[in-house]
Amino acid sequence: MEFKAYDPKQIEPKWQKIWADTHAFEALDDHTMPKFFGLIEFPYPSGNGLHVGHPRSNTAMDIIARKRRMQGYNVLFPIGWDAFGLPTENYAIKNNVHPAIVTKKNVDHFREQLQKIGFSFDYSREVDTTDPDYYKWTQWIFLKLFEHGMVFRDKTLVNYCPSCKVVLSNEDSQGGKCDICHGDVVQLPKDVWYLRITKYADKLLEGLKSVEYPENIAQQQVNWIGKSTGAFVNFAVKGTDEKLEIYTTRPDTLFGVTFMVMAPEHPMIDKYAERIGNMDAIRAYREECAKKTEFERTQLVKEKTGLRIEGLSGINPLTGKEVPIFISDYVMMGYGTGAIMAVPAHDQRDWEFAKKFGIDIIQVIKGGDIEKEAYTGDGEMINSDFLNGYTNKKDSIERVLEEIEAKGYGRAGVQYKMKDWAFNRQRYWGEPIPLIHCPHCGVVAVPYEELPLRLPDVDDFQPGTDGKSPLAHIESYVNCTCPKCGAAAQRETDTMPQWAGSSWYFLRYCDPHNTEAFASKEALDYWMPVDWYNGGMEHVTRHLLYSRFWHQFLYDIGEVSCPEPYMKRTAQGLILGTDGEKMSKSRGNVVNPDDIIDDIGADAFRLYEMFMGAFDQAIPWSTNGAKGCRKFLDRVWRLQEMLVDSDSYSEKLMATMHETIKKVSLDYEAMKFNTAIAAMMTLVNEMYAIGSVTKAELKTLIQLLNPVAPHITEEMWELNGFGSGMMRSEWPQWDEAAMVKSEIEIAVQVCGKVRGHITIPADMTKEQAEKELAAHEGVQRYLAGKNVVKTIYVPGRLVNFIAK
RNA sequence: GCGGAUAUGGUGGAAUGGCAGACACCGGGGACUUAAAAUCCCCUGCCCACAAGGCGUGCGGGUUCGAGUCCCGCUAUCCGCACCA
Repeated sequence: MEFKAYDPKQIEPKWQKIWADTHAFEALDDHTMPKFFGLIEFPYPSGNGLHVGHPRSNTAMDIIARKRRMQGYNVLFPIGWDAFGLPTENYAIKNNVHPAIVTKKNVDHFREQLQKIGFSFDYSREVDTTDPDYYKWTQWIFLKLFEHGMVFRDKTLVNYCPSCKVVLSNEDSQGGKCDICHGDVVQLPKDVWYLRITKYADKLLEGLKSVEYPENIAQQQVNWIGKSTGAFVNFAVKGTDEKLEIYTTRPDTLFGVTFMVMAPEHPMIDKYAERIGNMDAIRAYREECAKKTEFERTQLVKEKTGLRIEGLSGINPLTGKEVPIFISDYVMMGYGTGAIMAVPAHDQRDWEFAKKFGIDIIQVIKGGDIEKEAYTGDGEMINSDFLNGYTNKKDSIERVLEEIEAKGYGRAGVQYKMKDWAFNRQRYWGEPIPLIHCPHCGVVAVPYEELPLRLPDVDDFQPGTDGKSPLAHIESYVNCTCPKCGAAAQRETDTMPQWAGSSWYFLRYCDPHNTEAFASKEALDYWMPVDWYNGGMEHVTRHLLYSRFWHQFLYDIGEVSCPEPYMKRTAQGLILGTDGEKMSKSRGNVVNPDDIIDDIGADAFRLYEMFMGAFDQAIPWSTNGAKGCRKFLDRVWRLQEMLVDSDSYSEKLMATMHETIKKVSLDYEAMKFNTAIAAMMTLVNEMYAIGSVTKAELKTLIQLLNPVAPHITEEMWELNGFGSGMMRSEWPQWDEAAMVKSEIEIAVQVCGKVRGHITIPADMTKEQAEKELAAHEGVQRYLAGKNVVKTIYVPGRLVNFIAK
């Protein structure tokens, strides 16, 4: 039989069409089957299209999904579009096209690119966050949050990006840089809608114990939530009825307090402005602080600044001693109570401040040299009244809390670094926030039956210079009647942040066309939770926390029946440019998958994406490496020229076949795709060495390879008449017994150094090995004139003679 | 500063405490060819003319019959957080 050369350009479109025409990858309605819900982060359809980094995650999950189908699972492997967002809106403004049109164009381009790679997505369940039928339910969930007191409005300093003209969450403005345009962020006072994610801080921490996340991902979430345990303590303010509340994690050092510090924004300063002697200087200092960028405040200025607040001093509740109060920007208004008790002997920041301002330093824990730096270690308590003599931090904290609580000076408490989620943006291209401001009733929810609250059509998407959303300028949108009292009212004109639509999309996949609910209870009960979610490390602290928060909330109000949305989370490493740098348009190192596929085919592209290195590590792209993978597929194809008509594995390959099945099966599960592929390459090399391959061997090989290279294997399956429906053919089984070899080669070591190799019966015992191998002439040479004092025999691996 | 990761040939990378460098890329040689491409075969960590041997997994110690792997102490790079009281 003559075989044509391997031609992916012919094979790949052929199978992609067959899969689409036969709806091959649509999830089945049969809810009695075991299910598998595999999820990848739905893409933001940017105008740039895909680069070779994007498909890495998809390919990995596609391999798992395809393997699961062959293992008899009902697989849900969906795709959708996270399509709201600034880049689209900015493009729309610049080119004067409606963002919906831009979005549609980009989505079509993305879909086409993905289809060319041959992912087994269920395209019948596509979701699009900008579709009113979708964002109807985003708004619905928001209203549920509102109804349950999880939404509140506050006037605070917010992170504002002057370039994007938009308020950013803390998460979106890390390091004082805008996450979208990377410009400097400034702090502005503004009315902001918040979601009370902090109420779920403990649940978010607790939930991590019931899911399978890798250590580094779980740890990042733990750090982000930033729970600390400590105490709130009230210091009386001398000459007033006021208590100044502070938060500390070290109440055991209360006897070492020599001063207190308030954040520049602390409200008590204004309240007592009249009794503060140096209010002018304080005002000047506050202005100075406000002018500093976040960058200066956190990165550069480690030198402590501040000044004494004259006329205000605190009273240490335990000692009754008076301590001065300072203002300084090393204390943040946004954490704890915005004021601290300073213990310079045992906190380095307080120590630096005390040195600079000549404040007393009282040591209360023995150890270190507090002349040189603060001592933060453990030790015996001194100068601390009833705490003296305690040597264990835990015990002394317990003891002092007892005292504080008994006397009403304060209480034990916890703090989180995580802040509530700033939830509004002054932009057009987002979900309208379904709230109405009524002069009589206050903030009123848009009635559920009026959802979706559609984005009005406008011509001008430009945000106003007044910091308001473009929607604020559309009177027909803004003006409405209050659903409660019927009075003339105004709509909220801000929209939701991009994270909203992605916080629940996996739920919609379960039942994407439902018009009565975001998904039916039955569909949710069957499909949820997501069994395996793969995505990028960059979404670990934001998207992953936000979506867990929404899901936990929906669980608490009885809308979903599992407390955690994702059972297992994994993350891929970045694919870097050939220069080892992150791929970006500006660096000019972007590799386009279309070009690669055109050159070597989608299967070789997929194969290389998975073969290039450890899945969770960042790796530079190498087009030569990719070509090597094409070479491997050519070799697999040409195996057809050495085919022997036999329904069993040949004796020579028996053990290798079973070993390969085992290795590939287990490595896929562990996302060790590179070694799985290496094992298949080894197998193919052996087939070439033997010079022939049986039908059974070929069948197994292409089944193992199918999840990675689906087109070529489907074609070979058909050519060789292996039957219909390769994608649901039974995944190969391995047999441990078949791997056992009668003879094996082991290493012979003398004093731990390898001195040769010997082939022995595989079942040789230690006693036999000691006797027979020591007598072997190759071994004798190294043992000459020495006594063997000990023999270590590791069956199947080595024998080690310890000789003197 | 805190948290996490990484460090192995010219390159990407393999290796339940048990033969370091699997599998590839690059490079070299050979076969086939009028020639080239493709393909097939061989070589390819370093030192050494060869053999024998020695040296080799960022650095310094340790545990062990045996360490890339475990322990202690460093260094470098990357990622995340960061004056979090």
